[in-house]
This record gives sequence, C-alpha cells and structure tokens, in this order.
Amino acid sequence: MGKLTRDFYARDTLTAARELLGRYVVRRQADGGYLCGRICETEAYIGRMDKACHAYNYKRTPRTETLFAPPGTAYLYLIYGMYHCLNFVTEEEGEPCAVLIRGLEPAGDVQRLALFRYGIPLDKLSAYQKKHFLDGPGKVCKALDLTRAQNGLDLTGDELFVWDAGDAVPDFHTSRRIGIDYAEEAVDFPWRFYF
DNA sequence: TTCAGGATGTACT
DNA sequence: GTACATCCTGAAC
Repeated sequence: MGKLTRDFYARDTLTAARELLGRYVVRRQADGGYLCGRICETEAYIGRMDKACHAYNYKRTPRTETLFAPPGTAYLYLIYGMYHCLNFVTEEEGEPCAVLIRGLEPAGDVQRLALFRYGIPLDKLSAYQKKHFLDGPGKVCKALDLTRAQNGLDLTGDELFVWDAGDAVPDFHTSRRIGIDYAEEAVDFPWRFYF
C-alpha cells in the first residue's frame, strides 16, 4: 500500500514488469488535476541482451540517455512521428532496462481521461471508443497528458508515480512483444504481460 | 470484425 | 534516406 519506491524498480526487469500489473499510474498535471489508470499490459526491454531495446548492447545516444538513469525514472519518447510511449527505468543505474506501459484500465476521474484521450465527454463516446479506451502505449500517453516534456521525471516524486493499492497481482498471460518484428531472435522473447 | 494504407517527425545510417 | 516499442479511418466481408 502506497507509492512504489525506488527499491521496486531496482530489480530484475521481468519481475518488475509482472508486478506492475494491477498497480495504478498516477499523473498530476500542472493545474493540480489528476489522471490515473490501472496497469493491465506491460512489456520488458533489457538493453544488455535485447535487440528490440533502443539501448541494445549499451548503445548511448541522446534519446537513450534516460535508459541509463537510476531506476524509477520515466523514459518517454516519440514514436511514428505523432505518438509517445511511457516506460519506467529498472535495474541498477547504468543498466539500460525499462518496462513499457502498453495498456490501462480507466480509473479515478474517468471524465477527465476521456477529455484528454478523445477531446469529448464520456457520454459522447461510442461503444468502440470505450472498448479501445486505453489499450495501447500511444493511447496511454494521450490520456495521461504525457509527452517528451516528462522524459526523465523521477517516479518517486509527486508529478508521476505508481500507486500500490495493496491488491494481489492479478492472474495474467504471457506472450511475445508487439511491433518489434525487426528484432531478430528477440522477437520470440516472452516478455509481454497482460490480463 | 478484419484489413490496408496513410499520417507525421525524429533518430540514426 | 530509411525505419520506427502506433493509431485512425474507411472499405470489404
């Protein structure tokens, strides 16, 4: 029960990715409003051995620099020119590893989530829009009002963090990761977790 | 319900 | 110049 501490992130990335399931991402905006969701889909990226990781083989570029930061740092980057992805840096500082947040269940002020996600009130959403509310990494960032401006944020602070409500980790499925077909042998690593 | 195609900009070769 | 840890739309079934 409580905000996840740096110790939570300073562990094996696969363990962290599994144990993030069922916890709540909480985002406090500049105006004091809150946006949050329950994590239901994650993927692990482990730079020392993973060709799908931006920092594979410890490759340092301006973009990947955040992956070398201390555990419990937010890694946000632009993808396909128009979407963002939210990750949490794991393991010890200098090991470029992270957990990608691929999906959330709406929680808290869902009305506010709808406005950031679609720009229209909750009661105007179609059944299709509700069904696919937060089931993708770009959607997560849009709904939580996150961009590269939040890259490097410390998750032990108040602006962006993960809340453990004390629930047990739910039963979950394991599979290959999405959208990394270029990653040779790493395409088959079972590092995606979801319920 | 599934599928193809386009949008869009940055990082890196 | 090419690829990219994606999403939306519209058409076909």
